Amino acid sequence: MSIETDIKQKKFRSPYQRLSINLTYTSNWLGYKQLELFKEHDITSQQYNVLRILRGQQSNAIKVTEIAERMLDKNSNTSRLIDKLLVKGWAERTSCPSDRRAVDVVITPAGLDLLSKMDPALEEWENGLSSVITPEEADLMSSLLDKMREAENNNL
Amino acid sequence: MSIETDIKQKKFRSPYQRLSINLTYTSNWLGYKQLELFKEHDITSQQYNVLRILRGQQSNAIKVTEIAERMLDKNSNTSRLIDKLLVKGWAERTSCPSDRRAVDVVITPAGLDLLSKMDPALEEWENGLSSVITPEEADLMSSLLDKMREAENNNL
DNA sequence: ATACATTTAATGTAGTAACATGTATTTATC
DNA sequence: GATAAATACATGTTACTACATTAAATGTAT
Repeated sequence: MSIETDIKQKKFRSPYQRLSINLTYTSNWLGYKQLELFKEHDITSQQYNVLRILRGQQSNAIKVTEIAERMLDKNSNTSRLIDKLLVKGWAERTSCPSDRRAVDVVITPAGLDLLSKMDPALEEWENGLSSVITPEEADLMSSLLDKMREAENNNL
Repeated sequence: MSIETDIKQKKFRSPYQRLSINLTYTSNWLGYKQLELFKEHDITSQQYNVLRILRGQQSNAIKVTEIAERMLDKNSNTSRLIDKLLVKGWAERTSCPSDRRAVDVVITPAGLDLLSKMDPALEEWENGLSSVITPEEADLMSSLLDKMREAENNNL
């Protein structure tokens, strides 16, 4: 269904406004889809995001600031997200020896286990996109999204 | 900058996972960009979304449920969003004569005025995308986003 | 060495969102 | 026409986010 039908707006002032609105709408739509899976595992989308980043680090520790940057998030929120992961036993936090202001965060085996339990459902959903989008189109979209973030007048 | 560089993740399990993550990331990125403009006008992104829908209705009233559907939002939150618009004088709420459970919402002249003040900046930002994306590419992206929302296994 | 600025993370506060529930009204079934 | 189910909206609760501030550690200039 086209974005025009979904939000019942017939006209847009430009292809760029339509894209901008469609991007936000589709991202929200995806968020709601994922929410259902996340709820089953008693984790939020943001908490999952942190865990995924931690897994990408393998056993290497990562600092709160670094996590926040990759998430486009504020340090303060990331701190509290990690609190939740700690309580649930999915992550560990140790003071960084070389810089005692910093905090080293690593994923625990329990955290890795959780992610591996969630992987199949997410992978299946992602691959379900192949019924409507070719791998080439997916790559094309990714590169166009990358381009969007490079527009000249980045500032509103 | 590619999504790989931005989130410092080198490998994805498929073009579809990369697209999925890139979509969320870019939408968040866009949200932060827009946040700055919204703050200047003492309005939130969600409140703006409602106002934009109301303007699209011209002088025709619209029900809370209908607004919530177009926003992919919950009724309860939309109720409170409209509360905020009321307080600021940007919208009006009247009991619907034909169905007294329902509430008719319309935008006020002040609301229209606010939107018209915000339009130029948003339009300028949107058109700034033309430095990196052609109108044809923007339309292509929109239609691919539409397709994404139609994938077979919609449910996780 | 000392003063001052910067960096890193955490916390207090207010606003916002998700979810469940409550209330009033309408629609459907008997 | 009475009762049950569905609909439209509002509200209470809990958790999350943005922002400002704080606290501690580090960097830098004199």
